[in-house]
Amino acid sequence: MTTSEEKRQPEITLTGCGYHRVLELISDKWTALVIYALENGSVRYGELLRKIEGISKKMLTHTVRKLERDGLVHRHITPIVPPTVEYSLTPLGESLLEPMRSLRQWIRVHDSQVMAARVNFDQTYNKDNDSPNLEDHL
Amino acid sequence: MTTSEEKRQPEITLTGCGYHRVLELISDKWTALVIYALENGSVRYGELLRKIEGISKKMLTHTVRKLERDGLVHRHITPIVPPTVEYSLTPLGESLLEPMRSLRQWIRVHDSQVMAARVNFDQTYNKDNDSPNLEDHL
DNA sequence: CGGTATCCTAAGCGATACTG
DNA sequence: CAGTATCGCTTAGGATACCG
Repeated sequence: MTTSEEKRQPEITLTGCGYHRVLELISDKWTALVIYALENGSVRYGELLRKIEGISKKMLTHTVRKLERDGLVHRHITPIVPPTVEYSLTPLGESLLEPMRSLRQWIRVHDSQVMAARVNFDQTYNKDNDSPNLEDHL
Repeated sequence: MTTSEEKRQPEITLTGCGYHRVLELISDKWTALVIYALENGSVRYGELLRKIEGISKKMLTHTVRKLERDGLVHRHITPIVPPTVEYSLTPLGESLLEPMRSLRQWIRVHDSQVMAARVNFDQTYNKDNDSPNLEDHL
């Protein structure tokens, strides 16, 4: 019955698409920033909190926990009082730096083109005003 | 006053981190899937809808519009009735494929390590039960 | 110091119905 | 065929306070 004119079922699924699966690891609001902060070696919790602008304790903890669960980040506790907690990339996490850097390189090269495309798009399909603030969500 | 013991301001910002800025382009739920669907050439709206499992018209439209606004996807309308709309990657969009493919390659190689890390994490910090369903959000 | 707990809002997303 | 419009849910995320 499915011989000649087979109904084609969807070929692309969330769980089957490699693009989507990596992005799940690194695409919430703060994950990329934390990885960036750990690129040059281990950093303490409080330091991360100060280095990453705008992050709250809640979100920092949430983000490093998720990274730890996925095996990308290691958490090292020195059990003194008060406690010292160092975070660092695991070898697995470091192996992800290379593909991530090529992404970053892409935006460095093409950022202006993206910006230009946005301005052009917003002008073409004019957002029903003539003196809008073009900066999106800054 | 900020000579010797300068208070160090945050070094890492959402708008300053290249990692974060690229991810903004490609990291919502369906964007990666749409790019994947367009990797081999232009595809019609209805085809995308059928090829990508679970996507709704609303989200497909939303996703391709965002991609178009960012200059990654081109929208070509053939004004007949009923209309035909083809979507394809722009040169800018195609240039993004290379770094994205290296990300995808990474997950292909390291997926099992991530999965193993998760199982290990969940067992170590046991989620207060002994027969949990380990599959997260499938 | 390095976190949790709680509450609350805003955004993302899905379902359904309607349209040129 | 290729979309909008509307509604409502569910989650991500922010603010604040408390804890070992």
